[in-house]
Amino acid sequence: MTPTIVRPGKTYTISELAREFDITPRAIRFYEDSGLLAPARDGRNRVYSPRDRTRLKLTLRGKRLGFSLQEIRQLVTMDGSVADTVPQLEAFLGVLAAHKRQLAQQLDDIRVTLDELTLHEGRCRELLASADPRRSKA
Amino acid sequence: MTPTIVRPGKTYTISELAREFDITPRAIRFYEDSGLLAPARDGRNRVYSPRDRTRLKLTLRGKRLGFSLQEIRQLVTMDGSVADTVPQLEAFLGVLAAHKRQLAQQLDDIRVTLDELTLHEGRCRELLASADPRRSKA
DNA sequence: GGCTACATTGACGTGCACGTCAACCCGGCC
DNA sequence: GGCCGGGTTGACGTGCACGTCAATGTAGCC
Repeated sequence: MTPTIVRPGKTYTISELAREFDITPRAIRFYEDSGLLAPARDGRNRVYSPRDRTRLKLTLRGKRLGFSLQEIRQLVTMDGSVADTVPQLEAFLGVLAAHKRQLAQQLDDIRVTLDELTLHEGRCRELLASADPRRSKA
Repeated sequence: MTPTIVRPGKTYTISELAREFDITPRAIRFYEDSGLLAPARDGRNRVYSPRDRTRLKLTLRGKRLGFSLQEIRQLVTMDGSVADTVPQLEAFLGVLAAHKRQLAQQLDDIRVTLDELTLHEGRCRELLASADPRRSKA
């Protein structure tokens, strides 16, 4: 059982990555059109490196957090070293701060929502228990 | 300075709520069409109670977490007491569990992303310092 | 050579969450 | 009466993130 070894020299096809991350090749190509990926080519075929794979992973994580593809591009492609003028760096710092604020807000939202969901769950279980007493300890 | 007192008897117009939550009346009406709100009417005009206001607040929090309006409706309207048959309750429990899993995942994503953003920030500040040495302690 | 499996590039369609605009009504005020 | 600032209901448009489908290419295998 080879647990997803990621040798640095490995390459991936588009459908391999699609399967691994449970998305469609179409989505991956769309991310490329959006400037998030830039895989090498073997003739016309796309060839993805481990670095490309990591970018895709970062992209999907950004998506789970509700970022737009454009925002994700800001964060993934501008690794700070791309911006070299002072105003650019300051602008990027602003973007980072804004995202941090948003994530902090989300963190709070999640805590509160998790608490509420747990409450709902409790009341739901009570109802179930009164409707079907024998599963009261399940 | 009256800090947004929320007397239980108060009512709100659509544009009051729109201003308070920084959204458009159009959005609020759309939420109503989606089954998330059901304000009273004064003639044709919508009249929002504090309960309606709370629902709207919950809706917006759900949105910040990336839930679709449909999912939010599931969570906000089905407060568990609406479902009364055993299969309905069990289904609802399943929905709750799924959402909890998703939120846990997001929680993790946020922690990691926040760390990375902080790293970016640090490198960005370094670059700024080397480009413009006098603001090294700003 | 022909089949299969996978890849490619368009081009158009789709679902969601609204934005925009027109046409209308209604209460208050001068 | 006329106007203004709100509110209302359609109806259509829009941006994003892909889905879907057609036409085509290409490598491997029998």
